[in-house]
Amino acid sequence: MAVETSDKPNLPHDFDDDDDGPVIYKRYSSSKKNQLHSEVRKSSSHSHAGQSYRQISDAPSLNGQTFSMQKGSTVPSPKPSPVKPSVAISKASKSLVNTSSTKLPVANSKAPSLGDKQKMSVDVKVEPKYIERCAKNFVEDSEDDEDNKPLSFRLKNSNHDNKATPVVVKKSSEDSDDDVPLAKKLYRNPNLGTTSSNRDDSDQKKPISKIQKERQNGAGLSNKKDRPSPLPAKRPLDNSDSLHASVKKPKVSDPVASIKTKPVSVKHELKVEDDDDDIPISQRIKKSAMSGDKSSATKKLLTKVTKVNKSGSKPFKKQIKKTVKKSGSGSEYSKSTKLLPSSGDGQKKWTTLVHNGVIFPPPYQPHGVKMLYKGRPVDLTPELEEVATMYAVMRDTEYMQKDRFKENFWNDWRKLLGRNHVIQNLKDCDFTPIYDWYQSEKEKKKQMTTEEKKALKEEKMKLEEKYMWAIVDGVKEKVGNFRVEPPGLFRGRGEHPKMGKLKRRIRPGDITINIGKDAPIPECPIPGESWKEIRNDNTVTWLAYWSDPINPKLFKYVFLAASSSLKGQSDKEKYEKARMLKNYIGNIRSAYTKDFTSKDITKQQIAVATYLIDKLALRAGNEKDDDEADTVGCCTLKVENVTREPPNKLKFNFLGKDSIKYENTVEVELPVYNAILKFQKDKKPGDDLFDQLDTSKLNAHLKELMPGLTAKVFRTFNASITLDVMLNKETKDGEVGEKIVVYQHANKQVAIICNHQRSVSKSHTAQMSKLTEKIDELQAVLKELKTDLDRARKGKPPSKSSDGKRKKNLGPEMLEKKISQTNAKIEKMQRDMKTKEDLKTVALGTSKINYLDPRITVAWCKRHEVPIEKIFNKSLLAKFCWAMDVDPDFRF
DNA sequence: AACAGGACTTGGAGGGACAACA
DNA sequence: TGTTGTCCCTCCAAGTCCTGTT
Repeated sequence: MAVETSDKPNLPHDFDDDDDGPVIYKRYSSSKKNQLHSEVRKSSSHSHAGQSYRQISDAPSLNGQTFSMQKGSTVPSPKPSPVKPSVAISKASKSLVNTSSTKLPVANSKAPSLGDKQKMSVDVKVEPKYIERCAKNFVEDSEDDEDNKPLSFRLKNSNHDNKATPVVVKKSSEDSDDDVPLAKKLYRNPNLGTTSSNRDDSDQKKPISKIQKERQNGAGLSNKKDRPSPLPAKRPLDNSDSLHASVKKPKVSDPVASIKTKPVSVKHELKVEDDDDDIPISQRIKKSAMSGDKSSATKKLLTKVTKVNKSGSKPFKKQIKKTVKKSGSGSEYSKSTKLLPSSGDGQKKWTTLVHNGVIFPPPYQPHGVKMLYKGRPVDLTPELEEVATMYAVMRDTEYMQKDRFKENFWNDWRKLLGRNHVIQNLKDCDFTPIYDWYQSEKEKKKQMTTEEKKALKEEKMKLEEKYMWAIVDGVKEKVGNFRVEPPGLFRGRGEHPKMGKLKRRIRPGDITINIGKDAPIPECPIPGESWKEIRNDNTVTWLAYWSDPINPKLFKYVFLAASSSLKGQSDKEKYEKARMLKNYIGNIRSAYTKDFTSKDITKQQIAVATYLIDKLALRAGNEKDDDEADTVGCCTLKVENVTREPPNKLKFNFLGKDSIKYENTVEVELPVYNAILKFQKDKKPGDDLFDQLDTSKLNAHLKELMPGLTAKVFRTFNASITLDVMLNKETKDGEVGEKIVVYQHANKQVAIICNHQRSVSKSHTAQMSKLTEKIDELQAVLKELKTDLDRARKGKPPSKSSDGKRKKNLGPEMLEKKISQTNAKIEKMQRDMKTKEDLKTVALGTSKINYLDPRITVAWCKRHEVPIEKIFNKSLLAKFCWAMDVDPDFRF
């Protein structure tokens, strides 16, 4: 489907020519159908059509604010420009995809430049020359070793204490299981980075076409699949026979070379970065086909990095020696061949930008319900009542158990009350009347009829419609968060020192608007007030921002929605960077392994930190201020967070992002163990484990190993490669349902690696006991059936049922059948229970949204005829529209 | 080099809508 | 038809990392 054309690309206010349906879906909707197994889809997707867009409304809405979301429409845009296509599609892929690729709905993932909006929506044709170019750029790779698997994943094969015990976190949880960290569910092996590269040159010298053909026949995949993955003791540091050994390896600092060729060695220690032994065969083949992909994202990446290096990153050794002290912490329809600006670098992100600003929560509506002070009703001004109500409605939350919360609230509220107010302390305040009022409002809302709810929803929608969309370079895009945050009490996570503080109301005077020069300035929705500032900065993607009232150093931004091409583009770049790491990981691992014993303490710390980030998918760990919750990441680990368990185990125990507990005991290589011992020596429990290190030093080092590499790339890499490997290893022929189970299993492993946790649902225990009860009932039935079977075999009538009634006289065969049915039922329920228990603390969504390259999923769906809707919901489909036309052979 | 500021991604909780079940 | 459980979406907090200034 091509982008629709428009007569009015830049509508100041009313770009809601509603009838077309939501923009994002429109982009690829028509083709989506063909694209992914339309036959299967029929059965698959449950009523998207009938599914109304949800509306969320705040119960009695303290501030009167309600939310809604709805469909909108595409801004018809001018003619689509022909996309310079760029696909090297194998025959196999063509047969699978191309049925639809004449009308590719989304960006061709192999387009030479990323993410042009047009590309996301325009017909794509394959340009043969481009294929050639791709083939040239990327020499076929050889070999697959295990380097490209996440460390943690590799460990699987080993004899680990693989207690798949669920975890728990924050919330005090009832059962002991809960105390087992997510991370523990994965077995980890100390043999990290010790995979040998058993080169398999078989593919190296074959022409791409041949390889592709073989792949069609499953050669590439099965080859890999069938081969066991040994975990030999050491991974060679060098593979001088690499295919690329003869290829000139430009330095990163050579921009031209960097761009023109595959990214290669940056440092001599990494001699053959571009050796491919860490890439599975299939992957390597893919590489050539995927070069379009890479050529765009990677180029940008390289350009970016080159700049960095040029501008002065000295060799890391020099850099770190000195530092000992820890630091504190286009035109509408630009012709589509043009390379889109990438994120960062102060580059242009858009050419024209039109939007309507933001919507404010409605002013506070006083309810007049009086709270009590020392048992007596108190008159409050609307302003004071508003704040009192914020507090009253939090009665049922855990915050009410926290003194810090109450104290902070009181301090802020007292300022508003003034010295001479009758209310002199919080202890004597009784907010019950307000709480009760709130509950009854909530109840009223619940009791509303469907019609009433619908009407309310529509009303809200009307109000919000115009804020929901922006026009970016002539394309209508959804705005992510156009609602200004309402006032409230700050709900920091963990032991946040500022919890309970009053988050004041944001006014137009707080808000800076960013908009295209020629676009009309959004009308300020509050009469008599005006915006703080209007900017026309096209190097950023935000539409508006204001200072966070809780921490004025921070900003709150209004961005485009995840489905926008701007976001899609950077998403794609992120995954391309992670894929690039695959080519470097072998050498990176060799390099840090070497440094485990370095005499240079900084070097040694960097090596161990990188190892932990790689192996355990830890976050980088920036320094934090005192007015933030006390959480840590890798660089900020304290001595007390790591306990040594001889001979070579480390026990990690700390609070990570969002104060989520990370608890994991893991075997490490002996040199790492010894290094940790050294880092802990003569330090107090609260001292920094890595005292020579911070994230900027670590990232500076990583950048020397691979262009653009930072700590977080390891998380993306490890997550995506895990999914890719597991899917390809475990998917068997069979029912769609079974394949989905495989996917979920892989997804779960990723969630465990990333320590994505959720609190156990309130009803979990009840649900479990219900299931247990049912199983018990079935067991009783089974027992009875067995008795009856015995009797029937002896020619006796069945026993009487528990209520004394006489049962039907069934023959042994019938009874046997019943027994096996009951057994099956019991087994299924037990399985369900296990899954439920297993996943009660694991959140699968986060990794799907942020860490798993959607192309892995889409390609897998295509290969295995699984409807993509079974894996991605509507939002994810929209967010990942750029990945939808991926080649079925795509491997991460 | 250190620091501050700025921009963007990642993350879990909460609660509504809807499907499944009794 | 009412209840329960799951899924989905929004909200906004909390990270990461880059850039500019001193």
